[in-house]
Amino acid sequence: MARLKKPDPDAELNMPQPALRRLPQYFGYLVQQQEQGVRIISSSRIAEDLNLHPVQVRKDMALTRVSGKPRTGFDVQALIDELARMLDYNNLKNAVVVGCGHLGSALLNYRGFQGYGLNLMAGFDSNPELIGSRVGDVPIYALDELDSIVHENHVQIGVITVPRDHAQDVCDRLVGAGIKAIWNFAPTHLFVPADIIVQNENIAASLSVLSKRLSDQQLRMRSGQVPGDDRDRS
Amino acid sequence: MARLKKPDPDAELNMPQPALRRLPQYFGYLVQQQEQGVRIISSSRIAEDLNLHPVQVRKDMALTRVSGKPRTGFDVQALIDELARMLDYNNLKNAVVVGCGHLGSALLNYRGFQGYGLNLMAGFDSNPELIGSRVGDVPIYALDELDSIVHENHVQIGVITVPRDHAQDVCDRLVGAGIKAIWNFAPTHLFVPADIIVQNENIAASLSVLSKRLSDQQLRMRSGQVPGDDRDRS
DNA sequence: TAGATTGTTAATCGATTAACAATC
DNA sequence: TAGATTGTTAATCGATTAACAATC
Repeated sequence: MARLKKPDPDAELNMPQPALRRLPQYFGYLVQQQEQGVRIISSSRIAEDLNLHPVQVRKDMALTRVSGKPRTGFDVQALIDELARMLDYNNLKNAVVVGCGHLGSALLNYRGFQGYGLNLMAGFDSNPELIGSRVGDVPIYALDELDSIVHENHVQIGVITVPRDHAQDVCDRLVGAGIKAIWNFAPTHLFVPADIIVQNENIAASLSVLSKRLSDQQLRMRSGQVPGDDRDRS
Repeated sequence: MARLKKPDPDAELNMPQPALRRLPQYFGYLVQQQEQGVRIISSSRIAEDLNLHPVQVRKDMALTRVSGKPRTGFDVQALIDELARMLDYNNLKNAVVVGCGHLGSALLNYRGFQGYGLNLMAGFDSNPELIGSRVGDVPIYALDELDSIVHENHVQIGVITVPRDHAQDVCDRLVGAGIKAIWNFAPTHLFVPADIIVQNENIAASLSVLSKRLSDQQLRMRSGQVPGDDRDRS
């Protein structure tokens, strides 16, 4: 049984945003390592595989309150359990997906979200052919039924996968139905009341970062310099 | 014609990563504003709509070298042009998509990438029914043809949208074919040579941030506090 | 024991915010 | 002119990295 250091719930609530983004990375990586039979792992090994600084890994691991053992490393299972608890993966949150085209279907077909605490329990679409059918085992409804489904199932999260021009409209309906948070995959900026949380998937931003890293590297190569260090800052 | 300040190519190469991630956000927002007829915009207006700090917006705008006019604001068209140039949206980069399931199809069907400098010019899949067909006007090939297509078209970017278990294998083949950068949508960590750029879409990380923001807000609500400020740190 | 690894404090680095001058 | 907005320097804040002690 891995030991935990004295709890500090404050640190957990005030988690630095960059650290918070790394935790799921560690989680996925550790699960993979575990599947391959790894039971103990060192911070330097994690750092190397994930292109991070070893000290940063240890600092992040300190957030989990799991103690590593000098000379051996960290207990993989203990880290996985703690990360899951911190990220609230054990409390399934109900969510609905609005827009069941290719992207919405991809999300509905991906069973992995359950492992990350998300339960996609209904889809919505305006296409009459889809309404009443199922996508990846999830039933598809007409938008008329949004309010009742959201209320009956205490749905907290709405996922928007409709085309850009309908996104704000869908967003307004989700907010009207009482949703608390929106995961937006539409390439547009949404306007919401102050108490509603919006997380933009912003695929273009990610692409731009990739594109810029590529351009910059090529510039450096051409000017005969070494390729920049490859630490992951995504 | 909007004035540009004296060029500083160095600042552009050493762009802070957080700023780089905000630029495409500005770009998308400004394009939308322009479509609605907005020609001049103030930093405070941008800041308000995007949940950023006005000074930060001005600092970011300074990176574009576009000068604003006191009392009026910035020329929307000039900002759009400069952002497009900085983000290299005008040089179309060829890319291939490996894995033409729901997610791959969603990407291939999305025409918007052209506006962000990305040309998805071929898809690859192992499904014989797909091979030889088209998805969103893009031809689908067997993986055997990866090398020749990549070489003939100087493809620099590979997009991975295959299931987790095949991602590393596909990655190796892309690298072998001479690709320089990988945009990875598979929920797994890829191991690549040092000179290859990997950008993980990491949908679980994004979901975790959303989930944590929601949990934290609800904790604060229950303990009778004000909902935290909603500045966008995504 | 010696040596490898963790864990923590201090130093550095970098980004954000504040303050205020410049400008139209 | 007065006032609103930009632009820049300085201060603050926060995250990363370095240094080194603690531990097995």
